[in-house]
Amino acid sequence: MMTTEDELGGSEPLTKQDFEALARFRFGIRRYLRFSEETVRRHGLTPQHYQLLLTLKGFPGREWATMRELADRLQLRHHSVVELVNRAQKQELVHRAPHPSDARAVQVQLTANGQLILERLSALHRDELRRMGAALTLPTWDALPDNGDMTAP
Amino acid sequence: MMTTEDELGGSEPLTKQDFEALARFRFGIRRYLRFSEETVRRHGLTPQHYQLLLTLKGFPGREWATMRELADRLQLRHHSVVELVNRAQKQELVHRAPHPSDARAVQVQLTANGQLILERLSALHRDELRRMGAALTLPTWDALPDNGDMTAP
DNA sequence: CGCATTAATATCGTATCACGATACACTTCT
DNA sequence: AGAAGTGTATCGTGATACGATATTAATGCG
Repeated sequence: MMTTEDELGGSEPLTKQDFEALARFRFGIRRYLRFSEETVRRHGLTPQHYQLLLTLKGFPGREWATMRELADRLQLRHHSVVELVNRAQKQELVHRAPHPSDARAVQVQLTANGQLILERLSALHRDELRRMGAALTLPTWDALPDNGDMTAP
Repeated sequence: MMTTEDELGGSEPLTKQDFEALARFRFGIRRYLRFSEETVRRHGLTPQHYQLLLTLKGFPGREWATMRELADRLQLRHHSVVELVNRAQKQELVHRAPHPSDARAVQVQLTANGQLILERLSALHRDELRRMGAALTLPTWDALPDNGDMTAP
């Protein structure tokens, strides 16, 4: 009865450490996104553009996606994705190709230029992620049992 | 020209898996932030407000912060923090208190109401983080494999 | 085949919000 | 007293996602 392992669903009041962990993680995300923004802007891209390119190149199994798929992975309205793709296309980062099996859909693909820039930027991001490591790992309460100890690290 | 790419750290060209890992991680962040936004808005807060409250409650060692400290942890101009705090104060989420040792500074503190809302929201966030687990763990390249192999796909 | 559904496109206006620029008041420190 | 730091105040700007709405075209189901 001690180990309330069934606390999935959220019930236990959070401890000071919980709040600190939550805040620290969020801070990590902020800093990472901040780094990302500054980096990509230095290369002439907006954060949205970079994430678009990355989503294409990093799509499981292939290297292109439809508008709808992009809307899902970018967490945007498919409608906003069109605008984003238009902007990216103007900069020759991506281009549209007809979808082989569904003529309604389009394949959004990387241009050679987009590919090149993405590779550079992604390497920098990979390095930064390595560097940030601890700051971005989520709190260790994944399977955290009850803990009466309050020694701070 | 300007980008003769041999920036430090980055060296190995990224593999398809690297891109997928990078994209997956970013997707995880997006989804988490999306969840966060919808959740806090359902409770009448903006994402910025929630992060402000969380930063206060989760500040290492105490439960308040100065404008300048907030600017650091929120990655904002101290100037923008004032606006944010003003908005939050109008909703009685935070309040200002004189700083004990430095009369120039202020202590931004949680109100009882802000405290209450934050606790609810944070519990939900903790649960979601548990749930997302894998989707938010960063790629396993933490320890760089000493591998000079460059078998091209 | 006909019709509902889905995908993409197109426009227009709206809202949010961080930011730059600037100025001012007050405090602390040297 | 003067310099530097902290907070406050205001105005305008830029970026961009979104809602609402409409259109076109293709798919697929009954």
